[in-house]
Amino acid sequence: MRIATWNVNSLRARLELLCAWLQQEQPEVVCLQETKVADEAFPVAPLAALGYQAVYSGQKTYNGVAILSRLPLAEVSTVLPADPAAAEKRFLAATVGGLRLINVYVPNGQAVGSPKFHTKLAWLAQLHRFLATTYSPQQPLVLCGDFNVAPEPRDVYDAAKVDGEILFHPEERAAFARLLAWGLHDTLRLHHQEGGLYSWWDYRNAAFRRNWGFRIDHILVTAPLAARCTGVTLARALRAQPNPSDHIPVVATFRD
DNA sequence: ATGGTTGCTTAGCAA
Repeated sequence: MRIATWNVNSLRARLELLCAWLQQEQPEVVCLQETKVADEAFPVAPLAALGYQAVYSGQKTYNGVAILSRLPLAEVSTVLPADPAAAEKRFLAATVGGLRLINVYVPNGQAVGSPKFHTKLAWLAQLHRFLATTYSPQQPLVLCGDFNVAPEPRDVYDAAKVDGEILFHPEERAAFARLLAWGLHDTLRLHHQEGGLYSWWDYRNAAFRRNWGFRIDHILVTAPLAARCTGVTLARALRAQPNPSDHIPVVATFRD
């Protein structure tokens, strides 16, 4: 089974590119973030035509998450209990293929020290509390999405330059590390140790051409799934396509 | 670089 995560930065703006990629790759499960579409306007039909069932929790203009699946989805939840940003659609969970799947769009935080930065830290802390009080690290669970945190120096293009800035602040990294410490493994790091493996490049400053990237989109799994993870890829070619998202898909493969 | 680009919405915010 292949599980992908992709911040599409507007599902409607990215629908053509998404459908072409789904047709080519046919991952079993795809978690989307920043769909920016209200539920009543979700493009159900073109995705169904490609063989994907969809569940979604969206809103107009901002945020929004969805799960696309070629396998049946069950036990869908759109609520992170005690969500510090409860009005924003950032959380979607479902059971698929015998595992619990949680798709998150963590608040960006905007600027270090801002009110939104503190909401980001509170949101990550609440996500940790929810996991620790709801699940066991011994059960098959995937936590994936746009975390808006680069975990380590090798996950940013210039650690000295961006240390302490948004996406790579010590408090953000500590909050992310607490998630891992509960019992999650970063699937990409099970298979790749080098730097330069990025998932996001700012639209500004010709960041992609200069490879000023960050690895902020992650697929985290509990031990039973870490043992089954046979590879992780970054669909970097999609950033060079016309009309790209600023993020690329991350895809993890699990043996049965 | 208090810049730069994209998307949504239509002047300004969010990322």
